[in-house]
Amino acid sequence: MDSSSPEKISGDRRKAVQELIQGRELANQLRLVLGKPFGGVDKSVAAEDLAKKILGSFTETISILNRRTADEVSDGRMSEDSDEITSKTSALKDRRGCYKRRKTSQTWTRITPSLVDDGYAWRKYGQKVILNAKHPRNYYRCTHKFDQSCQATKQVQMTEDEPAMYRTTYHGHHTCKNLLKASQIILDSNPRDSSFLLSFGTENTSTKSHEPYFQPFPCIKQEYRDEKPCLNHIQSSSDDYFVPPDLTVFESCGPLTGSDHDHGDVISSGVYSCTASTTSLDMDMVVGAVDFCDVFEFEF
DNA sequence: CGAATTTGACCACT
DNA sequence: AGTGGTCAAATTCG
Repeated sequence: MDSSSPEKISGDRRKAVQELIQGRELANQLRLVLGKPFGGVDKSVAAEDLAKKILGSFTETISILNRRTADEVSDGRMSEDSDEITSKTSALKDRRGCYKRRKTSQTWTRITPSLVDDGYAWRKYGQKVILNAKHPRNYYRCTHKFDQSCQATKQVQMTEDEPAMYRTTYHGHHTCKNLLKASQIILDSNPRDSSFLLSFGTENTSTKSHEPYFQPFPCIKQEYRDEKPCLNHIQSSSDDYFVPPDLTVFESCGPLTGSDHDHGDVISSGVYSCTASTTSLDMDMVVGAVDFCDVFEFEF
């Protein structure tokens, strides 16, 4: 297969240019932010966020250019005019080169009895019948994938359990700024049973990330967001999280699955259950995930 | 009419 | 070669 076809090179070049333009705009924003005489925490948070995005743009550009170079080397040639006019007719259905290599990004999975809202805007981009599974798997990406280079994705699939549960697997984390603060848990078919499972881990345990990792509560589409209680607002040292007020019992319900148990009392990965209740209990819960981000302390 | 979803095709990965 | 993830044209929705 000719992986460095004109169509691919042209597409890669366009992507690389887009990434660089975006990086330049972000750098300008960063300059403006840093130019402000005051700003305190907001200023440093905004600056860090912009820096992260700029780095992301550069990383993506390098990745695109590296890919192209590797292709050219493997083909034993170095194309001069890579942006030649492409064959419009064949390009219509020819998507060679338009797919990104799958990343071995960190993932975490949540199983819920109903579709719930994690406060982010998702766009469905695919659905797939999975072998030996009764229900198809749905693929979502962040709505701000293109305007804010947010790489977060998730997959949602109904399990074959009885009653049916929804398994949501998150890939990557949000870098966009459009967290809908009215985040809520919504119950669709089974409003009395709102227990859920949350587990998290990495696909590649040999590498560690220090990126924000823990996203307590999930998502559904806007049309589901009506009949919900307001959520408690919990502040961690790095970000804001929303927790449903009804959640009163957290307990470990499975063996820890992470590989970092030997780091003192750090719990880097585990399985917890959370049961909804209408009564309020005095209870503390501490989840440590220091290897990935901050320590979260939920107090009810 | 723009945004979101559906769906078949393409491609990466094993 | 089989399977699952992503793309993008077509279609639907608001």
